[in-house]
Amino acid sequence: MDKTRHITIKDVAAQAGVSIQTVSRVINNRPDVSPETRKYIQTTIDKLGYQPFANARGLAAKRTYTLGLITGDFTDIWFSHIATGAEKEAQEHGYYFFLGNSNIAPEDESRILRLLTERHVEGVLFVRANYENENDHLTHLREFGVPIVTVGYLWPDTGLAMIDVDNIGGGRQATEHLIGLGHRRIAMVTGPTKWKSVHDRTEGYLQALRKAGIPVDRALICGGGWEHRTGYENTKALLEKGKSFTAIFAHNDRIARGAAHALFEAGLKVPDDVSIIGYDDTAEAEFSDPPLTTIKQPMTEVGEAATRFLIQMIEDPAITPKQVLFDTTLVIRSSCAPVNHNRGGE
Amino acid sequence: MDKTRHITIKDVAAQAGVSIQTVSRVINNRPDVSPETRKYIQTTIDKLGYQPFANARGLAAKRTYTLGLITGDFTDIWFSHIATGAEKEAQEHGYYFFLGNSNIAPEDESRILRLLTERHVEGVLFVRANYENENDHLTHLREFGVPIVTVGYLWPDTGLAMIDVDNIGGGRQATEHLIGLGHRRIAMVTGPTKWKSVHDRTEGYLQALRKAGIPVDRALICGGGWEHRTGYENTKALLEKGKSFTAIFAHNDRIARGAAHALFEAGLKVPDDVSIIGYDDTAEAEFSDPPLTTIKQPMTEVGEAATRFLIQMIEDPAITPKQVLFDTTLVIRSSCAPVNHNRGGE
DNA sequence: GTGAAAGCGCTAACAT
DNA sequence: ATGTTAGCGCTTTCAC
Repeated sequence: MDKTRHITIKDVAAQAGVSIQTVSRVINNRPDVSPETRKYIQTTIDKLGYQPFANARGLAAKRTYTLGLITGDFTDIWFSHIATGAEKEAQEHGYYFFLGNSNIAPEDESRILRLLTERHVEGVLFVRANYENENDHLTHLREFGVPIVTVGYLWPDTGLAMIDVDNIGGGRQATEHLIGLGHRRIAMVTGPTKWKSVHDRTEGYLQALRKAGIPVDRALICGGGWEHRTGYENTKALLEKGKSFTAIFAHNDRIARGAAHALFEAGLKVPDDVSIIGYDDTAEAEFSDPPLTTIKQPMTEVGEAATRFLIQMIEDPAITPKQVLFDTTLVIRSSCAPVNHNRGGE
Repeated sequence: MDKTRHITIKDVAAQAGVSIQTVSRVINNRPDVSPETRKYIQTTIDKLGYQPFANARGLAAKRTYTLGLITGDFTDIWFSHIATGAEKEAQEHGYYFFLGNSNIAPEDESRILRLLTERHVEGVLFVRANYENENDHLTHLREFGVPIVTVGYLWPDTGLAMIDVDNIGGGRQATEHLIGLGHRRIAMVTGPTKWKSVHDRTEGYLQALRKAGIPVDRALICGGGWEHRTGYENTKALLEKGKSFTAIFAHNDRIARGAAHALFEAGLKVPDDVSIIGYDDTAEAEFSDPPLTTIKQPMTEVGEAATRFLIQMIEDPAITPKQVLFDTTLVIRSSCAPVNHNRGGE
């Protein structure tokens, strides 16, 4: 508990034969120190290996240089990439992230509030998909006047800053790729309906269809989960109902694999009989059988940008919350092929 | 920057008409306060919504109640499960984790040191697989006298506390399952050789073979990565060299899937011709084709236990660092079947 | 350009 | 059982 005694500003001052204040000026890069004094103090600092103690600085300056990274599920690969970018960016600006798990449950909101009240985090990065019933969660946080940047979560009227990937664009990109290959009967297996990303990818799909003059067949839209099972079961159901389709847009790579599985069981070949495009470009996509064409999202960059903006909001309270959308990239592998008109239907 | 003014202990004291010290006694649950005073102060605290500011408490008490969660790769699913357990446990004991990414590069050690020097974290949870050359990293940290608990990383003579999963046991369990099914020619596709988990799973494999009196054929041991590609390429090579084997023990589920892919290309069936057992029980395993038999590791529990022990070390410096190994579980699905003696060989 | 004094919010060590 | 006095390590006045 009571570890190695740390070197304090006092030690440095005593050693350098100056006042504590002068040392403080040096570590804060204030202009009013003579070059010689500054240099000498700096040398002393280096020699002693002194590092100012953030807590004490914060107490005096009423700053903590501390951020909260809140999410509902650490194990979500999407989150972990964002966290990677966020942590990197924070470090570069002298901030650290406290980790908080909201468990997607309002009951756990207390944990986040404790971060704000006990630790005085100066900003919160809220990384989570949009559940309708979670609105209170955030508006409650906002009452504290602490800057919040959300990723993947936007509730229209909150005026929160949001950095995310352009899911509408991604959905459109996936669908247009299929359309470009000649497909017109394109099924879509979606994620859970309450997610913003799901809503948006669906919107992109509809936009692409409309733009190409292809009528929307609601019977080809199914889904409701993020797991293999979602792709597997929904595709199987589509097949059993005798729906005709030549391509599937899956809302993530796992769903795509599940769909491929169902197709395989039904004796259908990917991409010969049915093309499949996934979403996320997870590690599995490349070595799927066949390698999966998918949509890649720049999540690390999103994490960096979100953190950068959060810090900007902290350092300039007058800044207007903004919404930024990053573009997705189409990663072409071999699960999509030109439409095969020999395959029958309905 | 200068947010809502927080309520301080002074406000509570003034409001309750007592001294600051008495309020302090109440929030620290000290015995020497009369029941009535305590109750009245508590009411005042609740009314005002007062929460002590951790930084100030820490400055006075020379504590920070802050931990460092250090890893080399946030996106590793293994890490994220540990982090989930760790965060939960820390919260329950009034600690918070600062996030730090070591990037598995000694150059980034500075980030961790900054956590220690600037923020005075009281303990470090070091979650990472064992790379030989990373020893300095940790021994350097130990010089600071800060308790360290490692997960998945043990260097024999450092005397560090380590909580992990029993990889030797897991390797043995996987291999014994195969042996129990009558397999004697069991190939193994390993992860990167420098990882402790790889070394241990291999050891478990060898132990099981020896115990069953099966001679070890070094030519059946290959690998060196964690990706699908590792399973795919090594299995393909095994096949091309004409090695005979009726089962494969893959060091993780991705490798297992890669191996299955190679087998499929060669016209071999899983499990009819070759049985495959994976490791990790990732989400992919259940919906693999066929569903993958695998070894499950209780990672969340490991994260909890590691954090619990870290806090114990902080609160009782006299405690002896210990090593704890958690047991794995065999998850039987359908990628393993009794050996098929009809399949030829070498 | 530099230093002395005061204080951030809290706890420790004494008082009483 | 309660209050007073220091002081944690630093920054912010305001002197000089």
